[in-house]
Amino acid sequence: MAVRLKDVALLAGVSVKTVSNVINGYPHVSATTRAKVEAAVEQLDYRPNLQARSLRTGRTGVIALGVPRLDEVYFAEVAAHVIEAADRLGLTVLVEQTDGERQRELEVLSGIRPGLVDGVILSPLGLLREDIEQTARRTPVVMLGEHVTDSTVDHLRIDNVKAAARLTHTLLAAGRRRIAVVGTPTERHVSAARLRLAGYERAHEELGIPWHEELWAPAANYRRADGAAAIHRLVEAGAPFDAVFCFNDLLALGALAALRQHGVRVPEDVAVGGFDDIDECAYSVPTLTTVSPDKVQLAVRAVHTLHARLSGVEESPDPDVPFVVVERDSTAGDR
Amino acid sequence: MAVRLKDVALLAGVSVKTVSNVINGYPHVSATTRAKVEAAVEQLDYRPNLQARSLRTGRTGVIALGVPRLDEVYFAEVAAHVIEAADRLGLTVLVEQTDGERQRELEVLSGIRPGLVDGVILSPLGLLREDIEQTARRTPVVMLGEHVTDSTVDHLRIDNVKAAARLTHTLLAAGRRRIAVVGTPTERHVSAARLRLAGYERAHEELGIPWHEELWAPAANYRRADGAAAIHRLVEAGAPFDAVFCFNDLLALGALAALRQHGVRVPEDVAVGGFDDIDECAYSVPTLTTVSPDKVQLAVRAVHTLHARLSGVEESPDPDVPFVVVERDSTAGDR
DNA sequence: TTGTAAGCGTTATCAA
DNA sequence: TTGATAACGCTTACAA
Repeated sequence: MAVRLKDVALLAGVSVKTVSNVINGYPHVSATTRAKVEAAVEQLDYRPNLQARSLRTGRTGVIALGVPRLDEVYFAEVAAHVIEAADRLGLTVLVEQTDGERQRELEVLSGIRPGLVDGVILSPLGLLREDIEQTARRTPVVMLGEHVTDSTVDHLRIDNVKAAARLTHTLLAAGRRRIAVVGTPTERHVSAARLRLAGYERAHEELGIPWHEELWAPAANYRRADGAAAIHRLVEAGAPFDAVFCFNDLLALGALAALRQHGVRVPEDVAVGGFDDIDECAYSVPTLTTVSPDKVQLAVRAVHTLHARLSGVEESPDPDVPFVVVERDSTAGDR
Repeated sequence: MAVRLKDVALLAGVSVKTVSNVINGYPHVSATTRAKVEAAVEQLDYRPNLQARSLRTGRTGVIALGVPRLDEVYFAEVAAHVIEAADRLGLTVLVEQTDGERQRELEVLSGIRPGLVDGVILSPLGLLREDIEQTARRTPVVMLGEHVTDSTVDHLRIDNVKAAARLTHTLLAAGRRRIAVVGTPTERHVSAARLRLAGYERAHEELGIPWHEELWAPAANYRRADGAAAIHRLVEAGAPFDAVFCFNDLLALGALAALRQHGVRVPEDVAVGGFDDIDECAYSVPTLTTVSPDKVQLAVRAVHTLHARLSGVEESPDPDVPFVVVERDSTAGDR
């Protein structure tokens, strides 16, 4: 029922090979033959069967993107850019949600649909160091976000220590001296959380300012509700604080809501900073100061790096993606 | 290099067909043979080549999801649920972004990668009625969101007229009498916008309350910035209003920000309502009253409907997906 | 420049 | 219950 290469060849009065040549832009085809074939393709509305093609070539033109969840805005924004960049290179993107679980991340790495995917872009959360070394051999992989540095796998990320230190300095420069930390556990092997905490500590050390263990407010996850819960616990615990450093924007936005409920003014009483610069930061009350990674560059470079690998390029990319700290109302004014 | 069916057969000392039978759960296989084959599969870590399989069967287990953009939160939330539901049925989801453009929506319908996708779930914005009739023949399609009702294509949506009327009634019941409308153009053939406007008008008619042309504030698109811009224009035009009915939550959140800039209090001076119930509505200042469609049901039913079609079921689903109006602070208190 | 024919890894037909 | 063998639609040596 579907039109096949053979049908086109029959109509054009040439062999399948010739049709194939025309379709694949093989240069040594006479103009007249080409015209005949193209007419036949047009007339029959022929579309190559990609299954057959990739069975033959071993390439599919499909890449997988693995993120924790798409409804965490940051990942949706990154995914949007990845899909767009892939599209420009003629690649199609298959999206997998891992929930940040190690097992599911491993599945993405080893290819949910083996052979269906030429390569993988993964934003890992639960993966262990040894996992990465072991699995990433089969299909080319580009990791997004933080990562053990001695690995040979391509990865892209902002310098989290530096970014966290920069954000912390912003708070310290405004006279804040008791900066609470709302973040996810820092024990994981592959962990932006750990590095953000390190940056927080480094900034304090650089100015010789002490930080306080009791201002660590762990969050179970990276969502608004977790940020709000962390603040509630902190307020109830009674330790005073004049700023909150959050490991991402959703936590920070949840923190803003919780602080408001407790009658705490932001930024007058407490300043708040986050990470990711999701769209909402410019519209929250107050607007949110945050570390803004260049998401477009992150996505575009990830796709291009993968594409290069697929084309046999052996060169590893510079992992650094630029960022800036965008200062908004949540950190305005000195203490 | 890759392990093939043949290799397994060789090791197990049986034919390829037998291995294939075991893998596909064909019942008439002796226990001993099955065991032998399974051992060989295990030993070689055999994974079927899906390219070859789908070349043979004509099915890929991949479905496409077409949405305007993933960084519009509502679509990211729906996509998250679609991917999850598909996953449970063993389907993988390929995400396409259309930007709401007719041409790109057509491409999704006709299959970006023909043959790679068994079916399509599409949330159309720019599509015309005739497009739908013509293109949806090739691969099974489920449409998400509003849609011409006389079409034969499966579709799922909330009753937009009813939902809009319900939201408008909420505003009218609170004593609001000059309700501005922030929305996208209503001329499109496939248009939730038109129906939402119709619901707005119907609610007024039901109570014999007039509405005012000058309170129509068109937005170019469905984003925060568009909602803010619409409010700015409205305020500058000088026509008084005591409520804003927005075609989606992002517009409403943008409106909240703009109203705040103009020193207008919400809900005391102006009440605000939206559509979609994205996560942020529960955290904005004030929290946002909105039409909350059952997104999980929408996604799950879309996937199941498509799955049924792929299995040859001819039955069309009930297009209605339930919704509720969630009343929050942005409409609290009487005028 | 074009054609012939083999083969990618799987499933399906049929016979044993 | 199992096994040869022929497709599925395409690309690619190699030959013409």
